[in-house]
Amino acid sequence: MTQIPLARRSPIPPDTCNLASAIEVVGDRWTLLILRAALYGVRRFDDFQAELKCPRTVLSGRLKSLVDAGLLVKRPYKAPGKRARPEYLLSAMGLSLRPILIGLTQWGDAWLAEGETPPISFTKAGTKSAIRAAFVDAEGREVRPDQIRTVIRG
Amino acid sequence: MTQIPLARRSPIPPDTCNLASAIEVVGDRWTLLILRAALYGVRRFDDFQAELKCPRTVLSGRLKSLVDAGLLVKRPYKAPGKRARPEYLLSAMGLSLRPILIGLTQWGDAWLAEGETPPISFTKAGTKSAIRAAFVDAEGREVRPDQIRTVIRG
DNA sequence: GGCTCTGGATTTCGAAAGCGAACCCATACA
DNA sequence: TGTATGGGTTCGCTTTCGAAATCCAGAGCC
Repeated sequence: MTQIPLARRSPIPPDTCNLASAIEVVGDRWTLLILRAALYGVRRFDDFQAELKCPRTVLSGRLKSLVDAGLLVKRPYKAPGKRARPEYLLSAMGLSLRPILIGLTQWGDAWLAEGETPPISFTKAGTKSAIRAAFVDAEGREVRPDQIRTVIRG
Repeated sequence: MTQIPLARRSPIPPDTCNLASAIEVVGDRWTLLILRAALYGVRRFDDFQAELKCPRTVLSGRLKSLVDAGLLVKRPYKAPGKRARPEYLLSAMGLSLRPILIGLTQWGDAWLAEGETPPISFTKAGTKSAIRAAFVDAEGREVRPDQIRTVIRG
């Protein structure tokens, strides 16, 4: 196992690190589950609630936070014969989390599913070949994990 | 904004989805911050505590959970002239979360930093060109986000 | 108009988790 | 013998969570 060299502290204190800021926004069980559902097309309060089985208070609060943070956009929709109600759509900011959640899905497939066939997989449009989360250089060619270098104060 | 088609439910219920399982393991603020520090080389209880400024009870509990889940390995280390103490090293399972946390870092750089230069960036060894989290096909070529297709049931 | 239904929340309150500070324990070293 | 140090646990208090009940506004029905 290639280990990371010992450090007493991280190179950037958490409070000035964008990873830590990102964790403040999305580093919460319910928030992540809401985003998961949203990425599959769920938009409405009661649908989220049926999907997540979380307390409505919690759902209400998390949706508000996600709207405030800019990941969701609240707008009215109107089904015919019904009054207008709000729905929660992913913004570009929210949609851009998709690769990360797909990456986490594949991490779960690899480490938590004990050899079972993953219930969801991902392919490139028009082909059947599976895709996976990885790193690429500026030209879109894969960079292996051991080739990654961290640069501080870029 | 290309939107996801409306759905009343996600295609896989959360309790059989490996993404949801992964969220149970790592979908927590302190857990993610611990993993962030660990990926930068932090290994020891008091170093984590100084880094995170979280209650020692919480840190103790999270480290235990991460060891139980298999992301960290607890083993003794011995500094010369000191008695043996435990340290917490990332396992292969924990190390393989690195792309996801780097992806989240870059998401934070893009959406939370308001045009500032990211404090940390990542390059390919031996070059100066920046790398980024993305999807690749079986041959290691990048697949653009709009080319990703979801396939249900393996 | 009055009644009911329904989706989208807020209120209430006991239980759980979070928090900070103090304390404990083993061992190296003076 | 005493002190310093790393790695925790114990002890109260406060915040958040969770489940159920309640509220609210408009559409449809009569």
